[in-house]
Amino acid sequence: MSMSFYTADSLKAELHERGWRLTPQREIILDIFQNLAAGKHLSAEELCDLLQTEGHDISLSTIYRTVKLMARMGILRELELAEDHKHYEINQPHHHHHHLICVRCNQTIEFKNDSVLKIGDKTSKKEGYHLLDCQLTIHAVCPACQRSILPV
Amino acid sequence: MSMSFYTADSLKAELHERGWRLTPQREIILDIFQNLAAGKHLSAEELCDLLQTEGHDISLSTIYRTVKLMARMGILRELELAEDHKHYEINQPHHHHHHLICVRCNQTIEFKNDSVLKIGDKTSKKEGYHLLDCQLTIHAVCPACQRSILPV
DNA sequence: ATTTAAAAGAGAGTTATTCTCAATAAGGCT
DNA sequence: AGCCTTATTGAGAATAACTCTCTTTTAAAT
Ligand SMILES: [Mn+2]
Ligand SMILES: [Mn+2]
Ligand SMILES: [Zn+2]
Ligand SMILES: [Zn+2]
Repeated sequence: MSMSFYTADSLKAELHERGWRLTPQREIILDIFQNLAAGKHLSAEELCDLLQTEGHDISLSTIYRTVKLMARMGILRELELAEDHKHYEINQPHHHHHHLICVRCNQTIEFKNDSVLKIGDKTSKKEGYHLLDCQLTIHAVCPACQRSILPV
Repeated sequence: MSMSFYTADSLKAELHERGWRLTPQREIILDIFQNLAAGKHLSAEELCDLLQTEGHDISLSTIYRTVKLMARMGILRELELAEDHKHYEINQPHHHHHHLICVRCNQTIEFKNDSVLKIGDKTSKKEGYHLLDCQLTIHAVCPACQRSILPV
């Protein structure tokens, strides 16, 4: 979890470090995530739609490639909030938080807890791993779903 | 995270509570997970193979249905250890642990931490959620993969 | 300006997982 | 012990998220 806020220049620097390039597409996608309201999470499809409403036609292929790249760089967090597709959000230490998810309706609540990141730091350091992200995921059944008697 | 160890009878009881049935397939699959070596995680395909070597022909459909059912009941934990398929392990409070995963080679290290479950309990209780599972997942790059210069 | 290779776009391909539906069997009841 | 209801299984088809392939474009080093 290296940087906290990326400018076009700092993203460019990190990409160049690895022999990669800064493209308009990457810059635009990063910008979307940095300006996303707190608590919002985007799937690849949702990101594609949002880009289109803002007048940016970026192909789904590029979107999938970019979010994966940024997750592997530690810039985005990859979240398993739903059954069949991933969600992404920006990864910024000072907004570091966790997710409480209802396994039936997927309603998600974010919460903060300072000790979790400490545990992640300590554990990865101890094993010699380079930390990218550290997330506590709570799977549970929300009050509304507890009341309903639907299957599982 | 209700029970710690299931017998055929206690599984039957929990199923019947919801109008469901105890089948030989469910009993056998639960048995596999309860006797799995610590640190082992099974995908649906791996579980299918393992069942076959033990002389049990259970269809893939049933396997997928059963692990999902048991995860939603809180009996199994659903883990995202690899990119393209899920893994499962038994969910027992006294063996409660977490995972440090290399995002490049998927090597996984298990570790324990008592405070994490407390955070999960407190948070879900506060929101009125019924806790099923609570897992801290650390995404990182292992020492070996840090040395290699391969793409992402 | 030229060159080189990384990246984008379009669409085909892959595959884990789910769905459908006919056949089976769990468990309640008598 | 047999009957009945309906949850569950098994087989294979269907789905859809995601990846791959290949051509074209373009970032950026020289
Ligand atoms: Mn979030
Ligand atoms: Mn484990
Ligand atoms: Zn719910
Ligand atoms: Zn590795």
